Amino acid sequence: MSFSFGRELRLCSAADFKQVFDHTDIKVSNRHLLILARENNLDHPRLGLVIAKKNIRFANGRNRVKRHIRETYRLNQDCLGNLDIVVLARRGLGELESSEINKLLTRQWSKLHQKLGDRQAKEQASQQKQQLVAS
RNA sequence: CGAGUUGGCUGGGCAGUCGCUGUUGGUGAAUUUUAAUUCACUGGUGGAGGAAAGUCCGGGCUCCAACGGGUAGGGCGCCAGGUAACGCCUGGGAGGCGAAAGCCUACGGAAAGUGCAGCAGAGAGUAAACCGCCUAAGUCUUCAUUUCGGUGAAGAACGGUAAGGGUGAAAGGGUGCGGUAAGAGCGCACCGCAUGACUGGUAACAGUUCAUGGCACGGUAAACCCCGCCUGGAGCAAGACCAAAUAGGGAUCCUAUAGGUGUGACCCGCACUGGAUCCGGGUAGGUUGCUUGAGGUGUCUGGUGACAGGCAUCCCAGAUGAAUGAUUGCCCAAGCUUGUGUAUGACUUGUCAUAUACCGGCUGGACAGAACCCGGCUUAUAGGCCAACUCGACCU
Repeated sequence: MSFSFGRELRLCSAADFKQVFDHTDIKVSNRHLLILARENNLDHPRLGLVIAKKNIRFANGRNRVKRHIRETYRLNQDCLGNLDIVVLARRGLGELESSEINKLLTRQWSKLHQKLGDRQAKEQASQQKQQLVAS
């Protein structure tokens, strides 16, 4: 169990972001935010944030939202396998109370975890099928 | 104690747990050349603001060959001082507001020129007769009178008049007396105004001062304009460097002292250079700039003050897909509230209203986030604290 949040757990270049946008495997969406994710070749998840000035006007609010996303990500990272994740803020997220944001995010992370589990199960099933066919 | 004015300070605190980031020490590992670099673990120690914001001014710094001259454009505008500089600040003057403390002012020139002014009103810029007042002098008519020259009265036109009414934001000094046909700075006195002297003040400017002038010169310059002063442009995505990749091209056309580029206001000057079009290739990433500075704190000296100088002492964020956080508990400020007590007022004489104290419960932090750095301005801001001053009430 790890709660650290170092540089290797973030998306740090435009190329990484582009990978996620172009080949999205999993999508989790909500009225206030949108999460895109894609499996990577590492043994840990990576997080990137897209908080547009258009959607949250003041720098103060943007910082607040980013901190909450990072914090909840940090606490839930063990559930997230080896995904590259990009979180996009939508309009209205800045108006929510801090506790509401936290609740919302925890829910979204668990949803993402579920979808990842489904996907992996599916893959395993198909692999088994292939093996069966091959044998 | 209440009402107010001005200036300044503060912008929740403590502890635990889990994190982010700068720096520094230790241990281990890897690479190579002593040592350095990178990574991991671990200990210490820093880590948003008064506005970090708006990007409205002024600087530093960097580049544009150097920033040279001129024009245009832009900015500023009472005086003196402060400052690296400013459109900022301080002190003073003038005008306006307030009972006062105090506050506000885009505050040069309208006697160089041009322009502009709705409605109302007769007239709005070398003033103007709508109502009103007057009809003296000169003219005409009628009547009376006559010594036949005139004289008197009434009326009329021509005309005079800015005192009164009316219009308007504004009608070309005000009040009084004289004067007059009625009036009028027409004359005089006082007040105001203008010009010149004198006095005070560095100056803006001021004056129970003197002289002169009957008074001219309406407003508007955040309208053009004139006068004085200031001003080259772009910005840290400035700029410099490292490693790596690609290229050191191809085709067509034009040309010989002009053209182009620098040059992003224009001209001159200067510097560099064959040029134009199309095709192809190509700018991913990292380091630096990057925080020691017109610096902070304390104290002394000079100055009314802004501020300046001396001495001592301190080092106080440097992120870059962008750190400075999350959560739990307690405390403090504040708000709401059940209950209890006290005081005052009202009356339906035990209820209601207001103020205040205590115990408990609940809620619970304003505006807002560095991005090269400073000095200002402007705007946002829950509250809390301090000082000085003004006015009012009460007590001594």
